[in-house]
Amino acid sequence: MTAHGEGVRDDDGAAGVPPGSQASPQEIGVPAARQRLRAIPEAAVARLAVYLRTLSGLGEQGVNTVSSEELATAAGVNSAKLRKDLSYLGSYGTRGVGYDVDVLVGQIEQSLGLTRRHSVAVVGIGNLGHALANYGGFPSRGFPVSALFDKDPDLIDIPVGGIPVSHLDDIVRVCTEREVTIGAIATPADGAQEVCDRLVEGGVACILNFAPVVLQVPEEVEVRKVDLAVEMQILSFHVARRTHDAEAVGASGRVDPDQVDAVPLNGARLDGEGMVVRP
Amino acid sequence: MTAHGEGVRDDDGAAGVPPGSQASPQEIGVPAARQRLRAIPEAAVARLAVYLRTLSGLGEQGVNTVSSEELATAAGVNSAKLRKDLSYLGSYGTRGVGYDVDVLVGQIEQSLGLTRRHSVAVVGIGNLGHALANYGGFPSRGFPVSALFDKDPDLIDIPVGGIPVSHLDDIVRVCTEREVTIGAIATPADGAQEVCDRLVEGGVACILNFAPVVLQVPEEVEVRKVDLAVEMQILSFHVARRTHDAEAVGASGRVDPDQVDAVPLNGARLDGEGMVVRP
DNA sequence: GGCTGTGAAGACCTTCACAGCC
DNA sequence: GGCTGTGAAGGTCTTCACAGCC
Repeated sequence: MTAHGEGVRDDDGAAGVPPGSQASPQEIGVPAARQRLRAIPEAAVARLAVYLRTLSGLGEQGVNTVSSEELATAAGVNSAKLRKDLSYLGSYGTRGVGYDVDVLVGQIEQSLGLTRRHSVAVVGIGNLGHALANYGGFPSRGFPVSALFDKDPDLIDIPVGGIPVSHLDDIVRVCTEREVTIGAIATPADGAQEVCDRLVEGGVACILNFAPVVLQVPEEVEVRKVDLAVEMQILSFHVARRTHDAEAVGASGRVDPDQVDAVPLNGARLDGEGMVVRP
Repeated sequence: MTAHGEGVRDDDGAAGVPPGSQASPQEIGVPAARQRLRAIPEAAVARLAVYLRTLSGLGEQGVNTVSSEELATAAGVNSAKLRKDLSYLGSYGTRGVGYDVDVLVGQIEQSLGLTRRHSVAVVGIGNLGHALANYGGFPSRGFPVSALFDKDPDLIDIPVGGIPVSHLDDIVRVCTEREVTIGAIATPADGAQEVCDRLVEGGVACILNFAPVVLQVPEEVEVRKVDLAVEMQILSFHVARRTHDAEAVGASGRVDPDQVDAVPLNGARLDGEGMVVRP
């Protein structure tokens, strides 16, 4: 989302913190923890997850203390941004010294809500669904995949990554039973909205959508979209920009500037197929 | 993504357009096309790709003309933003009428550099690599996957999606020969940097990185990162925020505000394994 | 001396609201 | 009347730069 963007969100302004709450640091009766939680900017949240991984790596290497400069370099951001991000959590550094790795890991985990387990359901057991079901990073850190769904009868009851696949018709029941909080949609585009509706009906509040569609959801449901075609096209844009730059440098003013206006490659359309392709 | 989405980018300020170039609309000798290309904000580029898909869908349904309101709804943004985004391309709408679907498709394709083919290499042929190699959305729209790599001897020369897998050692040669412009890294974290270095050596200018590492690249290389663990953690944050809100509404001030401070779930670390897991 | 935490400044993005055109 | 294109206003995020603490 990378930044990168990142990603394509649509907060619709609701994310804005009321001016008052930031001006008066701590009203009586309203705990600082909650204030803090709401105050962390979206962009910072994404980076905190990256810092967390970097810190975990450092911790395993036996590093106890890290400066903002070191951590920033390792995480690929600049140090001012890192310090600002960490300041949203509170003041857990020591001036002249740096941050204690374990303390910081604990604080970030708490802020991201990682002190709670989040059962994950994966819908669409194609290649991508397999990749998600087997992804080692999830279960090892509080994201156990606890339900799988597909509509293909041949897949039902076959275990993938240790969990048997259920039918799409059972989404509501199974998600409710297993208290699924996060749903990953890895189906083709045409089934995605219906799958999404069932997940929501089954009590799933957060959805990670790999299908190339814009999902319609009630406003209390959070959707994040991972769209590979979009990522490729963004990269394509940068190739084009670079090419222009190179031309400009190589022979400034000489090269036909409008060569880009050449006829389109072909009339094929991209939208269609979604991610799930079974060999 | 999403204002969230954003994805995690790291332009490091270099993307900032020098104040002068925007003030003076069109210097002599510098064609408008290039000015436009550089001027499109990153955030708008990501959305243009979404509009493109939406428009393609409309085109297939036989729709010839669309208003900003209609297209915005279908793409999940508000109409002012959409019009602003489209205005970066030039003025291709008709007041009182709307936009011609085909014209708009053509203009967006041109701006995103989709009038040129981009050969794609996929490195790491695990579940995710398979998903990428078979992804229908790529070849159908100017992103032919033309090279696959893995280090597992058992996979070498086996065709996946019609293309035989090559060894990591051949990345430089094969990418050069096949003029690969985009590389997708779907390896575990520990091999990713080396793979990246070889891709760059093989002339690849844009990299889509699925491995949970921050890649070091020369500044002329563009990297976009897709990090599933980070996406999950961002969703986790929103679950936590929602839970807090619900408590605040349900029994304002009564519920123990620091229940979040409970001990961390376990000491497991997330970083490690990367995406590629073979059953 | 070294490093954190943070106001203030600046860049960037979104939204508003309306002039201009069909 | 309807809709686009766009200055201007308003937010949000990033960067700067330095006070404050060890």
